[in-house]
Amino acid sequence: MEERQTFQPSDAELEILQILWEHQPASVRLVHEKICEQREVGYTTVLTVLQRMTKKKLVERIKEGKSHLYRAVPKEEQIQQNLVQRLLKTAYKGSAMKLMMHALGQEEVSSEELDTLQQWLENKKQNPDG
Amino acid sequence: MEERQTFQPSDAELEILQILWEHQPASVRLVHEKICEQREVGYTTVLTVLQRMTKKKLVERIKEGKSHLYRAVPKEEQIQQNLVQRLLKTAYKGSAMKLMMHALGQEEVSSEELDTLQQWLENKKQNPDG
DNA sequence: TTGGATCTACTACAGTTGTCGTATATATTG
DNA sequence: CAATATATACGACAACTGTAGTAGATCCAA
Repeated sequence: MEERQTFQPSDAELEILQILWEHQPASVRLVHEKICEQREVGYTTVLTVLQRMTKKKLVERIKEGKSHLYRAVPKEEQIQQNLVQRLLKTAYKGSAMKLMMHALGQEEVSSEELDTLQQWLENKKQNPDG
Repeated sequence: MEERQTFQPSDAELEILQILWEHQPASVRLVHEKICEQREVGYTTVLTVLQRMTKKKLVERIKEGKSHLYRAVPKEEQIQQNLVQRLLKTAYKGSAMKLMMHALGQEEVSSEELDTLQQWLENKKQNPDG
């Protein structure tokens, strides 16, 4: 429906990207194995998704002997930010506060993490560009 | 692909839910008008989406004379939490901290809001439940 | 009463997604 | 070399999505 350079991977695509970010150039086989640690899925299914992702330039493919290795094109942070931004606009009417409270609220957050966040906030207040 | 009682509205559906949450029982016409304040879309398009949502029980329909009024079934908070949780798991490997920093980082957040958050954090540290 | 304005019900259609199966090419190994 | 294992390329499919057209029912105003 819309063309966006703003990467918006589907669920299956994001699942694969996650694996790639962690095991950079990876074969279909490896990606498949990693996914299968979580859920059952066919080898060709993974292959197909990777082929589509290649077409969309979500991944790049490197020839390696008889097979190929894949590498994620977008950076993890980039995708994360896209997704958060999107969620913020579409579901939270821009209220980052509320989003954060939900994120914090439903997860167990250690007091260490809370400290980290507080420090970060402190820093942000003094140095707003960040 | 999957059946989920965990409401996962599509973009168009979420757009409509947002309007309903703000103008509870609303006619197709009203929803259509509201959407058109943002972007062009046909009346029947909105109608169709609403009909599908009715089938999925995302909205309920009340007869009102010759036409109908619609009401969102899930609560706004419920959907928001579903979406955040999903994002957290699929894109952030569960790291609420990182998600929050992204949410805060890319939006302009007033120092007032930062204060609010700090207070909230303070409170959370002393009273971790809730 | 007749013609537009409103509504709803249906149908359609193309693009995306998640899933695979099949065919084919290439390797490896008895 | 034949059988088996590996990979890739394609084609298929059904469900979901976004979008909209058309037909038929109703109601109001001239």
